[in-house]
Amino acid sequence: MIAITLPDGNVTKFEAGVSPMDVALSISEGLARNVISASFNDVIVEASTQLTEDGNLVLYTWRDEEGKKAFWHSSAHILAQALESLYPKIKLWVGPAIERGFYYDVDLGDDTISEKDFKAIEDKMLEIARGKHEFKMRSATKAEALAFYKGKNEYKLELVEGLDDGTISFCDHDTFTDLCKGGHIPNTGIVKAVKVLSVAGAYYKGDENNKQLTRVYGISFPKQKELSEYLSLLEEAKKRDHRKLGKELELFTFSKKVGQGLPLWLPKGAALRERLEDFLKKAQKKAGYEMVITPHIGLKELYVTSGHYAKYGEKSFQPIKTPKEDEEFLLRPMNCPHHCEIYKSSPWSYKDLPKRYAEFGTVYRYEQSGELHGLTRVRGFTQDDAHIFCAPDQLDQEFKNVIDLVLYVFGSLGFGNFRTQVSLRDPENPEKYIGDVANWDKAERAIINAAEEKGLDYEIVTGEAAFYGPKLDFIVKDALGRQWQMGTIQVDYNLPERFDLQYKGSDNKMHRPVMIHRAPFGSMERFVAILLEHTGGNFPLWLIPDQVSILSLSEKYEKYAQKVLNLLEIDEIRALIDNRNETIGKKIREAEMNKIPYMLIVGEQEEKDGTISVRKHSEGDIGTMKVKDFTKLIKDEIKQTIKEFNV
RNA sequence: GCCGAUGUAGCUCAGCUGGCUAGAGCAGCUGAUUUGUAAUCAGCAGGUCGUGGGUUCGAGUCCCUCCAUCGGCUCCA
Repeated sequence: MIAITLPDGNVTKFEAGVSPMDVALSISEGLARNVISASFNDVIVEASTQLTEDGNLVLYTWRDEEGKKAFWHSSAHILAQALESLYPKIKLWVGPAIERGFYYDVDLGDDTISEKDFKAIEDKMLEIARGKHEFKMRSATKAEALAFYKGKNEYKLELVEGLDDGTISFCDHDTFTDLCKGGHIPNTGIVKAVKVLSVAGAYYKGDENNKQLTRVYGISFPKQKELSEYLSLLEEAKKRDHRKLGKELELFTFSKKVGQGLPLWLPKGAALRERLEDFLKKAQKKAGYEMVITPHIGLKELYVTSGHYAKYGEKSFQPIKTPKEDEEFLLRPMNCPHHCEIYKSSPWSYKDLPKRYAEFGTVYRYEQSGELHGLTRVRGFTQDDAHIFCAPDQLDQEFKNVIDLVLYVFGSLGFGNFRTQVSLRDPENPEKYIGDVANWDKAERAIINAAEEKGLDYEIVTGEAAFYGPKLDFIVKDALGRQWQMGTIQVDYNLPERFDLQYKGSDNKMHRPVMIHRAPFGSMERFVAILLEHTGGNFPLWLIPDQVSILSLSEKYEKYAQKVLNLLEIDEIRALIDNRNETIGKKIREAEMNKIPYMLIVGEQEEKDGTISVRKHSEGDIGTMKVKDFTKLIKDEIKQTIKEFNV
């Protein structure tokens, strides 16, 4: 944000136009009193309509959230005008700014838009933009608005019906008029670069029972250069796509014959996953968890008891029948019911609590086919699950301990940039949730307390809770600034009730434990996917399955390569030998493409001196050294990224 | 599930408006080469063009069904 003050009695009038100063002043006309100084590095796109207390005018630049919103929302108007002129049968619905760009939902009648039409739309938009048409807001009565859309556009008509008189306004620019709440840039000329990104179907009002409209996505910028930068960011994201990297690095695959959404982990992927599991197991052991193992199916009755069957039974995998009448099994959609039964297998005293059962539990959920996406959304996946059964007065502390564990996991894997979200129930729709209100209140308070005490940067979102309890979700930002929901911690008073879980208190009476569901990774599949995209396949050294590749200069040095390997193995460094009859250049190229962190080249010279020639991935030759010194180098690097988990 | 697009060898991709036995590079196999920091050379082999139907004298190419994938929507215990 930039605040400017006009010099007293010295207001110069400018036409709205190119220079940021001009724009600023044209907006501020009649408003600001003082301009003392102003320096602009960025395109100014919007001014607030009110002065601050000290008489300053607040201007939003392209970099500000407000400014971006105004810029992209205005671009959506330009898009709508362009679409209107290209598709005469069009009926507009709405066109908001989104996090990156904007869209407009339209009913095209029997017309369609495909990729080859994008260019024409972009050209039309730029033509409109170049006209430097002013965005002019005007208020209208409900009657006027209704009259404007009557017989022309039933979507807008319905929208107006729902508005109160006195709150209705239109925005005009050039020949185009749209119902609009406002928030615009001064004129269309500020938009210098546009790109239509995609078209997609979107349900009217987001309801899948309604008609599907066409949503046209676009993005725009005040400078051509920024568009180019954005497009190269998209390219970079494509290169980091976990589906592409997973294939290139031979981590996982899918088979039409096995079934969609059912990932097959290849040896390298399995090795990676195993390392992640070992890492978490170690930390969990320190934190007092006990590993358990339970089957992938359970009697239907189990899920009727848990309440999951009523909620998801019809929409999920259907029961497995057996030769016996009335016996039906379900593929388990979660592990909690099994863990509840483990808890129930023995009576507990308050002295035994908390019980913390952990399991890498594979679950199956019938996601709709269109929702499947690489490893991030699948039909069979493994949760790094655990359930903590504790006394109500232990809840706060347990919850905080779980937060510590999640923070440790994120820290060790390079996810420094994250935020958290507290998801509470929607008080408007109590029927969506099970369990009594008093318990919900307690659970919600416990989460907020813990987040507060741990100093988390959290945001409260109502209506996002699971049907059985509120939760705390960890949302990480990856290297490209994209956000991903990963770890989750959920409080549940409900399942203990349904499974009639108990413990004996110090008062010699039976009490009901509270349950915490938690998964720091979320799921192994999703986590590996996000880690792939975050690191671009360059996993942390401690985690990557093959840390070192020993490249022999020719087959003559096989023995020496083997000797080096043995030395590394003593220090638990994971290495492999490439002794193929290929040139060293080719072996290096392949090791580079496989993103192996260190390459050790051994030939005549090294064998004679008892050394190795070290090459670091994407950095190149870092010199010749003794194996002992290399081992130390690796160990130091690992120590920097991963620390022991301390309770 | 819905809207839209795509589907050619293990991988990445050519194949124009339908027309001779479907091409290339990489990977693979065989041989030569025994290599100094991102691709040594030569030869060979490899595809019912996602599936099933249809139009046509003729379909990788046009139409329909189904399957899968991609971009979204809806959903995400």
